[in-house]
Amino acid sequence: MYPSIIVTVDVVLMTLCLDVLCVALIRRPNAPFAGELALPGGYVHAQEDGNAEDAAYRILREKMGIRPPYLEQLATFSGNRRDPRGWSASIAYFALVSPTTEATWQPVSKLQKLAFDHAAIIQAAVDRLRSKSAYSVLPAYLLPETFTLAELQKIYEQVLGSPLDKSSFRRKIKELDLLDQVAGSFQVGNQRPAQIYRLKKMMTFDRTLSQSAPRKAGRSGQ
Amino acid sequence: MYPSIIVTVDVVLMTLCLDVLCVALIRRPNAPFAGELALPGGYVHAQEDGNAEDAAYRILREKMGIRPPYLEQLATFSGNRRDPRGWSASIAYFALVSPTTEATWQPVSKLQKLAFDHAAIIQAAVDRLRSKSAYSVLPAYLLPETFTLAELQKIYEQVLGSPLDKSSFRRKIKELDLLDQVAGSFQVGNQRPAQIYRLKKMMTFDRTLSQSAPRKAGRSGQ
DNA sequence: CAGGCATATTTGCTAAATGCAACTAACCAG
DNA sequence: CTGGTTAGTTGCATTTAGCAAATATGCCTG
Repeated sequence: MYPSIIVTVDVVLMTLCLDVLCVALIRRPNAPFAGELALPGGYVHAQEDGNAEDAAYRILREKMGIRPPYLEQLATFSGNRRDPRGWSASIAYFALVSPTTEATWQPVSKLQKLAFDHAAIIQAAVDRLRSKSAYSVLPAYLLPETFTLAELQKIYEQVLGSPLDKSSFRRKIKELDLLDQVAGSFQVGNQRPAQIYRLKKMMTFDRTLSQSAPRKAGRSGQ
Repeated sequence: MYPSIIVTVDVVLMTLCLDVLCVALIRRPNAPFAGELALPGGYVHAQEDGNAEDAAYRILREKMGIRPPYLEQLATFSGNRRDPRGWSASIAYFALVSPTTEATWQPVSKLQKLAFDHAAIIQAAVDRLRSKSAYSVLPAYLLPETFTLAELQKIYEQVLGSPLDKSSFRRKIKELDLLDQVAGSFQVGNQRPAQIYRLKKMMTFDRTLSQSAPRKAGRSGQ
């Protein structure tokens, strides 16, 4: 009835490798852009995915073997130029994971040519991460589940790109009150042990960006 | 090749009516949800729209007869539940216009039942407007092209939902440096005239949320 | 076991930003 | 000229952020 539009979901999966912000990329096996690096992504499976977020989780599971502790919708990139097959829309998500995850990581600072407009999508994700870092504990998702305040500060400095004052940082983090102390300490080497923290459990009150029915075989027609 | 997905663009067009934040709604002539109120929206026209933003502007032109001074992508709402016809994705935008625009306006505070998940989309737009108002001059787009600082402050209070201090507000606005004075004054009644301001001209450096070719008849295949 | 070294964590002070209230300015009505 | 009303500014108290030094706590060495 209407000209077909290609709808995909792409995920900017970020972590830290050696203190550098990196993004997971996959070499495309098929056309278009066969052989080039691209974000993990795929078509929406209308039968399988209740909504786009489900699709993002499925794609990360299938292509990366993980379920990230943080995932949010970034934006939708659309147009008649980004995919040679025609008019397309990519619902882009960005996800943060701890550095342990196995994957092909590339530093976000020096990216070669990427398929589609994926370089622009990554740039938008980095911008979003940076701006949200100014008033949230998002960067904590880039660390292992437990961490010290010194480690956390280092990540913030890495993400924000500028050094932070130690006492101000700790004041701010503590007044945000989003971390829990963990009984037990941790020593990096031959010095005073540092208190260990973890993110507080909290509900991610997503104001329903998507509405999905419990996944079932049959749907109400089309 | 892949199950068809319904792709639409919906716009939350907001303004102020008698100092109250309102949204433009249209009564749907056709199924689904015939006769119910809904956001202005429509299908993407792959031949006509270079990208989703183009579609949003086209829809506002066709259905509202306007071109808003401010438009930004909000989020994409998707899933198998929001449209009875099947799996759908709505790329939602939000736009701000001055109060002179003719339309069917409804206060955002008391909305009756709306079609699809449009109530949730409006809620997300209001939240976004509120949060951006804390550090930008977005609310100025809700006013006529020229305005006084007192009028602007009133709008901010309306949008943010709390009263603001006069001197702090003026300090903040002036240091943001996004307004230009307009030579000439304006008196509301029998009191001291107020200085008139307008938004500075500035480029909206959209980091390419969409890539579109110059609109032409033929495209590069499908 | 004392002293040195390295990092963690706190404390004290200064400077900047914000909030509050009073004050002055400009206009109109009478 | 006086009073009323809104515009716009100024002065200070309070809060917040930035910076530097001091203190705390471990390990290591001798």
